[in-house]
Amino acid sequence: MSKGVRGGGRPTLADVAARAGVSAITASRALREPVRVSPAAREAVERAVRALGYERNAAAAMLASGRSDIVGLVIPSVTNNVFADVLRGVYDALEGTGHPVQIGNFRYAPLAEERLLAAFRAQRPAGLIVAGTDQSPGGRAALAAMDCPVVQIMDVSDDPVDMLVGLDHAEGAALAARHLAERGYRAPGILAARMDPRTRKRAAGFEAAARGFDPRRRVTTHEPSSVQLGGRMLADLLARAPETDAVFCINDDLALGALFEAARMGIAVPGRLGVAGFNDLEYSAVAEPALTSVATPRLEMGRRAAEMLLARIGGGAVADRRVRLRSALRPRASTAGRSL
Amino acid sequence: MSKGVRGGGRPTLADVAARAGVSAITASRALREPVRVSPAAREAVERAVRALGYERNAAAAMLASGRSDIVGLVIPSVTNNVFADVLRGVYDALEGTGHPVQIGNFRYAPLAEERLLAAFRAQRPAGLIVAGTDQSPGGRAALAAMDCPVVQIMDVSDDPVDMLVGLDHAEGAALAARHLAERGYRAPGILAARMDPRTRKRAAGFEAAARGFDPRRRVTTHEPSSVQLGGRMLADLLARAPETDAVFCINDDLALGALFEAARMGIAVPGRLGVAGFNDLEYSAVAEPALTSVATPRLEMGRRAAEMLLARIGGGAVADRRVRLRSALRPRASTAGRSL
DNA sequence: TCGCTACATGACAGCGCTGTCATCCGTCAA
DNA sequence: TTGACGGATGACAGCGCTGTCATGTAGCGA
Repeated sequence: MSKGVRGGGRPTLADVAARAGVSAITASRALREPVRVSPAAREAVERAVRALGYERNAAAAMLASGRSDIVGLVIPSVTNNVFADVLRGVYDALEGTGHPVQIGNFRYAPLAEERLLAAFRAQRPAGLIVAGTDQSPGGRAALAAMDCPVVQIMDVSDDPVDMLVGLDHAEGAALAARHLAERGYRAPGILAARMDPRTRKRAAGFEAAARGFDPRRRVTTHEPSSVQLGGRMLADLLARAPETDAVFCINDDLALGALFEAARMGIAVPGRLGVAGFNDLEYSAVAEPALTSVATPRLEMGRRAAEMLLARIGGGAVADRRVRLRSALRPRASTAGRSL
Repeated sequence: MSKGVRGGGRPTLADVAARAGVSAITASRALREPVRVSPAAREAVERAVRALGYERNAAAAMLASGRSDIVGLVIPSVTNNVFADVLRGVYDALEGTGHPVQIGNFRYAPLAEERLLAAFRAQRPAGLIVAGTDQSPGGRAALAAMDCPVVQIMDVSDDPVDMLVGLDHAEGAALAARHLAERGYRAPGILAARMDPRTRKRAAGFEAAARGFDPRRRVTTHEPSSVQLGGRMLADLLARAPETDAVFCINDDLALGALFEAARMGIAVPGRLGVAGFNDLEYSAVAEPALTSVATPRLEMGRRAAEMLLARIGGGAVADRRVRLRSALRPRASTAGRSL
């Protein structure tokens, strides 16, 4: 068998142990559970590790213990700003804990999600964070059978598989709906793209809470959201329902596109048209006019989820297995009110 | 030892082999190198795999063979749009190949990068994609000692560690500089944030190629780029050098911020101020005014890098180990020319 | 002084797979 | 008919680590 190594092979734990004058087990313990080893042994092992440049063989550890350190993250998109922030939160919490993060990207395809979960299962991850609470039955079964703590994120649910750090999208969208009404907009419309479950909930939440909503002022598509798409959809909406005096976009990219399109068409925002978005991305506060949006705690969601995993991996109990984070309206110039 | 498994343990390759009526080795070969096994045996193994729901134990395979299937991706940021696109390209190419992607995020910290590389080394990855050609000496040594194909991306270099798919940032920025001059802008300035090596090259490339550049019109910061920052920096620039009639921003986020700020200040773009960005993000083409930018083939860079890895992992040779991708100017309304 | 507990340490085996080498069988040329 | 050959298959051992259980040692009260 090849050693798979240039230059004589990497040092093994046995080498470390020999050099430290202890047994392999003690060396192993010194690295994993230092408190269970005498200070002298611990120090000798640490010295040997440094001297030899020892690196633990994750595969061997995984095989022997039946678990890996990997934290899996299953998300529908890696290019979406929203998940980028979640991801950062996860990395923040996992930094320095020795848990590598492995990202599975299923591109909004339920089958791909099931395949991914199977792949993760084979890795015996230490924990799993999955976006959404709307897994297919197969996906849900795979999650339930997973031999590790699991946190579902992004959405709320009545029966999470294990733990949950979510957000009520309908409630957040309702905030925007009420805000538009308060500011005197009487004929609100909605732009919704990429109809995933969370998008749908936002749309439904908005429509239910909006005063004077008319389904004629609803423009939807399954295309993924983009700034460009926001512009096209606004043009559509205004062509179909010229009386529209405000528009809620199910995310800020669409809203930014709507803002640009309004400028192109010479439509005054907020005087003739109010525009509100969702997520409160970085640019929203500094757009011109500044974009009203519903802020979502994405970073915190990722961080909390990772922290809950860590607690459970460490053997602890998690007091609150279902965390519902709150979204908050950020009223800005783009919905300052009609000027007619 | 615990089996680490609920409900009776996962089936092993031995179980599959027994059910298929062959030896474990034959089963292993049937799954990894089907051509070297008789059709009958192959089919029997495949049937047994399906019947038992067998999943290969990656850890055991890794331990026995000394390699894993993991493709590592080492990038400085997971929230940056630019890397998001690269990432998507990588996933595109790796889809269905059975190579999981593991992302290491070093937050622009050289020490963290070295730690990451050490961690990857311990995983015996099948291949590695790393952003940048400017690793610290330690990082570079770690890469050279890596027992797998390595592709450096994002930047060009005279001596890549192994393979390279890069982009000449100075050249791209020079495109913008010449374009501004052609459009009649005579007093160009520059906004540069997050001074990483690629940012620096863009800035230097722009300044070298710009006609009439004056260092007084250079605003830099180490803060990470953001739309908000772009606005602040433009305000700075104009306060310090009111004669500035065009500004090159080292990325589109800064440029978008500059666009918003100009609108806020009542400065006409492009008549009084030309604005150009870099990367040509999705929103740039549909901003109002549409933003001139230098398009960079981020998706392709990720895809090509992953494809080169796959070729080498498959034992093939890679004809062109150094790929230099081209950037292209996208002239748009934001630099249509002065109106004075 | 003895025996008990608590802690530190070690021997052993085995996790599930794959590399090496040996064996087997059928086919073909001599 | 024989021997050589190549493709298919299998036995074996071991990758490096950790769980289990056994052993050794110090410290303490009785």
